[in-house]
Amino acid sequence: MPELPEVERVRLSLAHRLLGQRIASVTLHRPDIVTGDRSDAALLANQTVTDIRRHGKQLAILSNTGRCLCIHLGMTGSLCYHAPTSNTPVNHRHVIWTLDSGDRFEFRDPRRFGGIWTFNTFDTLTQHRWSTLGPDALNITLTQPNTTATLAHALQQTSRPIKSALLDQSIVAGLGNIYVDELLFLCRVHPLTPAHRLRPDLLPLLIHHMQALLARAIDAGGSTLRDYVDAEGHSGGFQNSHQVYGRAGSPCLTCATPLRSKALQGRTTVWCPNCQPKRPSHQGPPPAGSSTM
DNA sequence: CTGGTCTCCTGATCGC
DNA sequence: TGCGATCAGGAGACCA
Repeated sequence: MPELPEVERVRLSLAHRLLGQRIASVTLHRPDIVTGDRSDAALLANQTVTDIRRHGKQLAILSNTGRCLCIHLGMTGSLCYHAPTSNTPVNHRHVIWTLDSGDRFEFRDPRRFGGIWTFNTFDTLTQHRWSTLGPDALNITLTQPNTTATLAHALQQTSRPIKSALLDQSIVAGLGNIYVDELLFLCRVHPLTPAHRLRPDLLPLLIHHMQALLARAIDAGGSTLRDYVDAEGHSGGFQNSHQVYGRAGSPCLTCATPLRSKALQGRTTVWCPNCQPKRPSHQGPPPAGSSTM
Protein backbone atom coordinates (compact mmCIF):
# COMPACT_ATOMS: atom_id res chain seq x y z
CA MET A 1 0.00 0.00 0.00
CA PRO A 2 2.41 2.60 1.03
CA GLU A 3 4.21 4.55 -1.64
CA LEU A 4 6.21 7.70 -1.00
CA PRO A 5 3.34 10.00 0.06
CA GLU A 6 1.96 7.43 2.51
CA VAL A 7 5.38 6.68 3.97
CA GLU A 8 6.05 10.40 4.32
CA ARG A 9 2.78 10.80 6.23
CA VAL A 10 3.83 7.95 8.52
CA ARG A 11 7.20 9.64 9.01
CA LEU A 12 5.64 12.99 9.90
CA SER A 13 3.03 11.56 12.22
CA LEU A 14 5.50 9.23 13.91
CA ALA A 15 8.05 12.00 14.35
CA HIS A 16 5.39 14.16 15.94
CA ARG A 17 4.87 11.52 18.62
CA LEU A 18 8.28 9.94 18.93
CA LEU A 19 11.06 12.51 18.72
CA GLY A 20 12.75 12.90 22.07
CA GLN A 21 10.89 9.95 23.57
CA ARG A 22 12.79 7.15 25.26
CA ILE A 23 12.02 3.54 24.43
CA ALA A 24 11.68 1.51 27.62
CA SER A 25 11.30 -1.93 26.11
CA VAL A 26 10.81 -3.85 22.91
CA THR A 27 8.77 -7.00 22.32
CA LEU A 28 9.62 -8.97 19.22
CA HIS A 29 6.79 -11.35 18.35
CA ARG A 30 8.13 -12.46 14.99
CA PRO A 31 11.91 -12.52 14.88
CA ASP A 32 11.96 -13.51 11.22
CA ILE A 33 10.79 -10.09 10.11
CA VAL A 34 13.98 -8.55 11.49
CA THR A 35 17.19 -8.85 9.48
CA GLY A 36 20.49 -8.35 11.27
CA ASP A 37 21.09 -8.05 15.00
CA ARG A 38 17.82 -8.82 16.82
CA SER A 39 18.96 -7.87 20.29
CA ASP A 40 16.97 -5.40 22.40
CA ALA A 41 19.75 -2.85 21.93
CA ALA A 42 19.68 -3.23 18.15
CA LEU A 43 15.92 -2.64 18.31
CA LEU A 44 16.58 0.60 20.22
CA ALA A 45 15.53 -0.47 23.73
CA ASN A 46 16.68 2.02 26.39
CA GLN A 47 17.42 4.60 23.73
CA THR A 48 15.94 7.96 22.80
CA VAL A 49 14.57 8.59 19.31
CA THR A 50 16.48 11.50 17.78
CA ASP A 51 15.38 11.50 14.15
CA ILE A 52 13.12 9.78 11.65
CA ARG A 53 14.16 9.86 8.03
CA ARG A 54 12.86 8.51 4.75
CA HIS A 55 14.31 7.53 1.42
CA GLY A 56 11.80 6.45 -1.16
CA LYS A 57 9.41 4.06 0.58
CA GLN A 58 11.76 3.21 3.45
CA LEU A 59 11.97 4.75 6.90
CA ALA A 60 14.88 5.04 9.29
CA ILE A 61 14.45 5.56 13.03
CA LEU A 62 17.63 6.92 14.63
CA SER A 63 18.54 6.85 18.32
CA ASN A 64 20.85 8.82 20.57
CA THR A 65 23.38 5.97 20.47
CA GLY A 66 23.72 6.33 16.71
CA ARG A 67 21.97 3.03 16.03
CA CYS A 68 19.17 2.93 13.54
CA LEU A 69 16.27 0.81 12.35
CA CYS A 70 15.29 0.67 8.72
CA ILE A 71 11.60 -0.12 8.28
CA HIS A 72 10.01 -1.08 5.00
CA LEU A 73 6.21 -1.32 5.11
CA GLY A 74 5.80 -3.49 2.01
CA MET A 75 2.20 -3.82 0.87
CA THR A 76 0.33 -4.03 4.15
CA GLY A 77 2.74 -2.82 6.81
CA SER A 78 1.82 -0.09 9.26
CA LEU A 79 3.46 1.72 12.13
CA CYS A 80 0.86 2.85 14.62
CA TYR A 81 1.17 4.86 17.78
CA HIS A 82 -1.13 4.03 20.68
CA ALA A 83 -1.93 5.33 24.10
CA PRO A 84 -1.74 2.67 26.84
CA THR A 85 -5.49 2.21 27.01
CA SER A 86 -6.30 1.98 23.34
CA ASN A 87 -7.53 -1.34 22.10
CA THR A 88 -6.37 -2.01 18.61
CA PRO A 89 -6.06 -5.10 16.43
CA VAL A 90 -3.76 -7.52 18.20
CA ASN A 91 -3.11 -9.87 15.31
CA HIS A 92 -0.09 -9.47 13.06
CA ARG A 93 1.67 -7.21 15.55
CA HIS A 94 5.26 -8.27 14.95
CA VAL A 95 7.12 -5.70 17.05
CA ILE A 96 5.91 -3.51 19.90
CA TRP A 97 7.99 -0.67 21.32
CA THR A 98 6.89 0.66 24.72
CA LEU A 99 7.98 4.16 25.70
CA ASP A 100 8.80 5.48 29.16
CA SER A 101 5.43 7.25 29.05
CA GLY A 102 3.63 3.94 28.64
CA ASP A 103 2.58 4.80 25.11
CA ARG A 104 3.67 2.35 22.47
CA PHE A 105 4.11 2.05 18.75
CA GLU A 106 3.70 -1.13 16.83
CA PHE A 107 4.75 -2.62 13.54
CA ARG A 108 1.87 -4.62 12.04
CA ASP A 109 2.07 -6.36 8.70
CA PRO A 110 -0.50 -9.02 7.82
CA ARG A 111 1.10 -10.09 4.56
CA ARG A 112 4.62 -9.76 5.89
CA PHE A 113 6.05 -8.32 2.70
CA GLY A 114 7.61 -5.61 4.83
CA GLY A 115 10.45 -5.93 7.27
CA ILE A 116 12.93 -4.32 9.64
CA TRP A 117 16.71 -4.09 9.25
CA THR A 118 18.99 -3.12 12.13
CA PHE A 119 22.19 -1.12 11.73
CA ASN A 120 24.84 0.16 14.10
CA THR A 121 24.89 3.51 12.36
CA PHE A 122 22.78 5.47 9.92
CA ASP A 123 25.81 5.68 7.63
CA THR A 124 25.92 1.90 7.42
CA LEU A 125 22.32 1.91 6.28
CA THR A 126 22.91 4.55 3.62
CA GLN A 127 26.13 2.90 2.43
CA HIS A 128 24.58 -0.54 2.13
CA ARG A 129 20.85 -1.04 1.99
CA TRP A 130 20.04 2.41 0.66
CA SER A 131 22.98 2.63 -1.71
CA THR A 132 21.07 0.67 -4.34
CA LEU A 133 18.19 3.14 -4.37
CA GLY A 134 17.94 5.91 -6.91
CA PRO A 135 17.37 9.50 -5.83
CA ASP A 136 14.34 10.08 -3.66
CA ALA A 137 11.45 11.16 -5.87
CA LEU A 138 10.87 14.27 -3.75
CA ASN A 139 14.50 15.32 -4.13
CA ILE A 140 14.47 15.36 -7.92
CA THR A 141 13.80 18.97 -8.74
CA LEU A 142 14.36 21.26 -11.66
CA THR A 143 16.23 23.62 -9.36
CA GLN A 144 18.83 20.92 -8.76
CA PRO A 145 20.07 20.17 -12.27
CA ASN A 146 22.22 17.27 -11.10
CA THR A 147 19.17 15.34 -9.87
CA THR A 148 17.42 15.98 -13.16
CA ALA A 149 20.48 14.84 -15.09
CA THR A 150 20.74 11.66 -13.02
CA LEU A 151 17.18 10.71 -13.84
CA ALA A 152 17.57 11.67 -17.49
CA HIS A 153 20.66 9.52 -17.76
CA ALA A 154 19.00 6.52 -16.11
CA LEU A 155 16.01 6.74 -18.43
CA GLN A 156 18.20 7.06 -21.51
CA GLN A 157 20.02 3.87 -20.54
CA THR A 158 17.05 1.55 -20.89
CA SER A 159 14.56 0.47 -23.49
CA ARG A 160 12.12 -0.82 -20.87
CA PRO A 161 8.64 0.70 -20.85
CA ILE A 162 8.62 4.00 -18.99
CA LYS A 163 6.18 2.52 -16.49
CA SER A 164 8.62 -0.27 -15.58
CA ALA A 165 11.51 2.17 -15.34
CA LEU A 166 9.64 4.51 -13.00
CA LEU A 167 8.62 1.57 -10.78
CA ASP A 168 12.29 0.57 -10.51
CA GLN A 169 13.49 1.85 -7.13
CA SER A 170 17.08 1.97 -8.35
CA ILE A 171 16.11 4.58 -10.93
CA VAL A 172 13.88 6.71 -8.75
CA ALA A 173 12.91 5.82 -5.19
CA GLY A 174 9.39 6.24 -3.93
CA LEU A 175 7.00 5.72 -6.82
CA GLY A 176 4.68 2.70 -6.84
CA ASN A 177 1.92 1.42 -9.03
CA ILE A 178 -0.63 4.10 -8.16
CA TYR A 179 1.54 7.15 -8.55
CA VAL A 180 3.31 5.98 -11.70
CA ASP A 181 -0.03 5.54 -13.47
CA GLU A 182 -1.19 8.93 -12.22
CA LEU A 183 2.07 10.58 -13.24
CA LEU A 184 2.07 9.17 -16.77
CA PHE A 185 -1.51 10.36 -17.21
CA LEU A 186 -0.57 13.87 -16.12
CA CYS A 187 2.34 13.82 -18.59
CA ARG A 188 0.17 12.34 -21.37
CA VAL A 189 2.74 9.61 -21.88
CA HIS A 190 1.75 6.07 -22.86
CA PRO A 191 2.97 3.61 -20.19
CA LEU A 192 4.59 1.33 -22.78
CA THR A 193 6.73 4.10 -24.27
CA PRO A 194 10.35 2.90 -24.21
CA ALA A 195 12.13 4.96 -21.56
CA HIS A 196 14.93 6.00 -23.90
CA ARG A 197 12.38 7.17 -26.46
CA LEU A 198 10.94 9.70 -24.05
CA ARG A 199 11.63 13.05 -25.62
CA PRO A 200 14.26 14.98 -23.65
CA ASP A 201 12.07 18.05 -23.46
CA LEU A 202 9.40 15.97 -21.72
CA LEU A 203 11.67 15.39 -18.74
CA PRO A 204 11.08 18.79 -17.12
CA LEU A 205 7.34 18.15 -17.50
CA LEU A 206 7.71 14.73 -15.90
CA ILE A 207 9.63 16.16 -12.96
CA HIS A 208 7.24 19.05 -12.57
CA HIS A 209 4.22 16.74 -12.46
CA MET A 210 6.00 14.28 -10.17
CA GLN A 211 6.66 16.99 -7.60
CA ALA A 212 3.16 18.42 -7.86
CA LEU A 213 1.51 15.01 -7.68
CA LEU A 214 3.50 13.84 -4.67
CA ALA A 215 3.04 17.17 -2.89
CA ARG A 216 -0.72 17.08 -3.40
CA ALA A 217 -0.88 13.46 -2.26
CA ILE A 218 1.09 14.21 0.90
CA ASP A 219 -1.12 17.23 1.62
CA ALA A 220 -4.18 15.03 1.22
CA GLY A 221 -2.79 12.48 3.68
CA GLY A 222 -1.84 9.89 1.07
CA SER A 223 -4.07 7.36 -0.66
CA THR A 224 -6.08 4.87 1.37
CA LEU A 225 -7.28 2.02 -0.83
CA ARG A 226 -7.97 -0.53 1.82
CA ASP A 227 -6.32 -0.12 5.15
CA TYR A 228 -3.56 2.45 4.97
CA VAL A 229 -3.45 4.79 7.97
CA ASP A 230 -0.69 7.00 9.29
CA ALA A 231 0.95 6.52 12.69
CA GLU A 232 -1.98 8.23 14.38
CA GLY A 233 -4.60 6.16 12.63
CA HIS A 234 -5.70 8.77 10.09
CA SER A 235 -6.79 7.61 6.62
CA GLY A 236 -5.67 9.41 3.49
CA GLY A 237 -7.92 11.31 1.12
CA PHE A 238 -5.97 11.34 -2.10
CA GLN A 239 -7.68 8.23 -3.48
CA ASN A 240 -10.57 10.55 -4.31
CA SER A 241 -8.29 12.52 -6.60
CA HIS A 242 -6.98 9.60 -8.65
CA GLN A 243 -7.46 10.23 -12.35
CA VAL A 244 -6.74 6.75 -13.68
CA TYR A 245 -5.68 4.31 -10.95
CA GLY A 246 -8.57 1.97 -10.14
CA ARG A 247 -10.74 3.45 -12.89
CA ALA A 248 -10.21 0.97 -15.73
CA GLY A 249 -13.24 0.98 -18.05
CA SER A 250 -14.53 4.25 -16.63
CA PRO A 251 -14.55 7.41 -18.74
CA CYS A 252 -11.40 9.50 -18.75
CA LEU A 253 -12.01 12.57 -16.61
CA THR A 254 -10.49 14.71 -19.34
CA CYS A 255 -11.96 13.35 -22.57
CA ALA A 256 -14.50 10.67 -21.53
CA THR A 257 -12.75 7.93 -23.50
CA PRO A 258 -13.01 4.62 -21.58
CA LEU A 259 -9.76 4.01 -19.72
CA ARG A 260 -7.82 0.93 -20.73
CA SER A 261 -5.92 -1.47 -18.53
CA LYS A 262 -3.31 -4.16 -19.01
CA ALA A 263 -0.98 -6.12 -16.78
CA LEU A 264 2.60 -4.92 -17.09
CA GLN A 265 5.24 -6.57 -14.96
CA GLY A 266 2.37 -8.18 -13.15
CA ARG A 267 1.01 -4.80 -12.12
CA THR A 268 -2.32 -3.49 -13.30
CA THR A 269 -1.68 -0.49 -15.49
CA VAL A 270 -4.41 1.98 -16.39
CA TRP A 271 -4.23 4.72 -19.02
CA CYS A 272 -6.33 6.78 -21.37
CA PRO A 273 -5.76 5.67 -24.97
CA ASN A 274 -6.76 9.11 -26.21
CA CYS A 275 -4.85 11.37 -23.80
CA GLN A 276 -1.89 9.00 -23.71
CA PRO A 277 -1.56 7.73 -27.28
CA LYS A 278 1.36 5.56 -28.30
CA ARG A 279 2.68 8.52 -30.25
CA PRO A 280 1.48 11.64 -28.47
CA SER A 281 1.42 14.70 -30.68
CA HIS A 282 3.86 16.43 -28.39
CA GLN A 283 6.36 13.64 -28.94
CA GLY A 284 6.82 14.75 -32.51
CA PRO A 285 9.60 17.10 -33.54
CA PRO A 286 9.94 20.00 -31.11
CA PRO A 287 8.78 23.42 -32.22
CA ALA A 288 11.59 25.48 -33.69
CA GLY A 289 13.54 27.27 -31.03
CA SER A 290 12.36 25.11 -28.15
CA SER A 291 15.04 24.10 -25.72
CA THR A 292 16.30 20.56 -25.39
CA MET A 293 18.06 19.05 -22.43
C1' DC B 1 19.01 -6.87 -20.85
C1' DT B 2 14.16 -7.88 -21.24
C1' DG B 3 9.39 -9.15 -19.93
C1' DG B 4 6.69 -12.68 -17.99
C1' DT B 5 5.88 -15.60 -14.18
C1' DC B 6 6.24 -17.07 -9.65
C1' DT B 7 7.10 -16.38 -4.87
C1' DC B 8 6.81 -14.57 -0.13
C1' DC B 9 1.72 -13.96 2.87
C1' DT B 10 -3.20 -12.66 4.43
C1' DG B 11 -7.62 -10.88 3.68
C1' DA B 12 -11.40 -8.63 1.17
C1' DT B 13 -14.61 -9.33 -2.31
C1' DC B 14 -17.38 -11.52 -5.77
C1' DG B 15 -19.97 -15.10 -8.11
C1' DC B 16 -22.11 -19.37 -7.53
C1' DT C 1 -23.83 -19.32 4.93
C1' DG C 2 -20.13 -21.38 2.66
C1' DC C 3 -16.58 -22.04 -0.81
C1' DG C 4 -13.34 -21.32 -4.25
C1' DA C 5 -11.38 -18.07 -7.48
C1' DT C 6 -9.48 -13.67 -7.97
C1' DC C 7 -7.11 -9.67 -6.84
C1' DA C 8 -4.23 -6.27 -3.94
C1' DG C 9 -0.23 -0.70 -2.75
C1' DG C 10 6.21 -4.24 -2.91
C1' DA C 11 10.07 -6.51 -4.49
C1' DG C 12 13.32 -10.14 -5.49
C1' DA C 13 14.35 -14.64 -7.91
C1' DC C 14 14.12 -17.24 -11.86
C1' DC C 15 13.47 -18.53 -16.70
C1' DA C 16 13.29 -18.08 -21.66
